[in-house]
Amino acid sequence: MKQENRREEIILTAAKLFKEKGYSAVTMRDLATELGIKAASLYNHISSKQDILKSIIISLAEDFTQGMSDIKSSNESAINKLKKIVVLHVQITAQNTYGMASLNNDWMHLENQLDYYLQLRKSYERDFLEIIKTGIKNNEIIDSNPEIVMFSILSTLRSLYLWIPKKDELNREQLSIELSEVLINGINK
Amino acid sequence: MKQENRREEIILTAAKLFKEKGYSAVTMRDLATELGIKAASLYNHISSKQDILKSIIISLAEDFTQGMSDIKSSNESAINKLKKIVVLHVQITAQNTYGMASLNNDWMHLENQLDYYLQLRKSYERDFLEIIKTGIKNNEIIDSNPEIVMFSILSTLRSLYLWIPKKDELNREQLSIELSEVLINGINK
DNA sequence: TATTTTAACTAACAATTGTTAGTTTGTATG
DNA sequence: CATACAAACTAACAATTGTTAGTTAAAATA
Repeated sequence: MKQENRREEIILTAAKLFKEKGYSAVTMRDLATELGIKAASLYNHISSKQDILKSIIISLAEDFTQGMSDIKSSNESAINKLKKIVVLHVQITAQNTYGMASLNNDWMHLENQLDYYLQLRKSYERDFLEIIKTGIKNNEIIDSNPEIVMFSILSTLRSLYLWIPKKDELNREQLSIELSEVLINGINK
Repeated sequence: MKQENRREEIILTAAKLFKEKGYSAVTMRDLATELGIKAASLYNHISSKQDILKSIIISLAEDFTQGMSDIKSSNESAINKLKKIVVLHVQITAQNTYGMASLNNDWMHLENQLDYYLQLRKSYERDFLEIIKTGIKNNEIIDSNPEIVMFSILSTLRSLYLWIPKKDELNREQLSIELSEVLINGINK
């Protein structure tokens, strides 16, 4: 049977290089060299450079969609839903920091899957915003501009891929808790 | 005399394209087409593609350095210094959202100026962290992990370039105020 | 008016790009 | 042992890349 491990290894290595230099700046020869083989050999395992990018991004985007779906249907307060969103991001990002870099920075180089990706993202943000608006209506969340609140939280969560690798002394649970604290309760004494 | 406007126009257009696709994915022919000329004609005004990137990023980085220097030497509370940092980011970003995209995403493609850029960024973050630590010592800021606080605020501010163009109904002052509110006081009621 | 300068052009370059074709080698499987 | 297959290889391709050289037309300057 075909060794699916090798494909995974290629995609993981690609994600690592994409994080460092971005999708467009990484050549198939760069990738092959990093793996100790020749560029042409990559094509025994993947069908194109595009295919690698798609494999990295789409599965991550679907993980977020699934996570948001679970959170939406959980009968929790708005604040607790936000805390669950923080956990979701920390968890997925800690598991694949390289891939998250591509998701954040290289999504525009998706070709066939671009529309699908944008649809997932839009839907995710709509759900996120709905949670915040509900929280404001319920008097759980301070009366504020919901878009600014979402933008602020989401920007932080989307940057986690840059930060988690530098701070592995912090475990995921602890990070989620401290992050929720700062994002939700603020820093003013 | 040489028309410096044309150079500015080229750099501005380049920044716009870099924001959309990233530095590496934009060709000199793309840039020329956008300006309605041929690629070779660009070289009457700029010396290389690198030179364009450098011009975009370094001046912005120096603006931040200057801004931070002013804030550092202002005799304000830590919280007020943070508010001034928010204003600084909103102001610079609103003035040049395209350039801020390059600053955030394409800095690694600086070659000769990479070390200089990294030095400016490191110094900026050191000053930022110092303000937070002082605020915690002064009992102005909740006792928390200073790096998480900085990471959270800075991630949001660094993403402003994505968000400001979509929300021009919000003026800069108003945005700074609402953002400070959310970032500093939190959202929990 | 004569001259210089600006800013465009055409043509071309050497290098690099993603990818394909065809081949070889080692390792399981029958 | 014979066969099949996975996974590497070499060689090459057509297209695209940033950039240079040399030219031209219009505008500014003397």
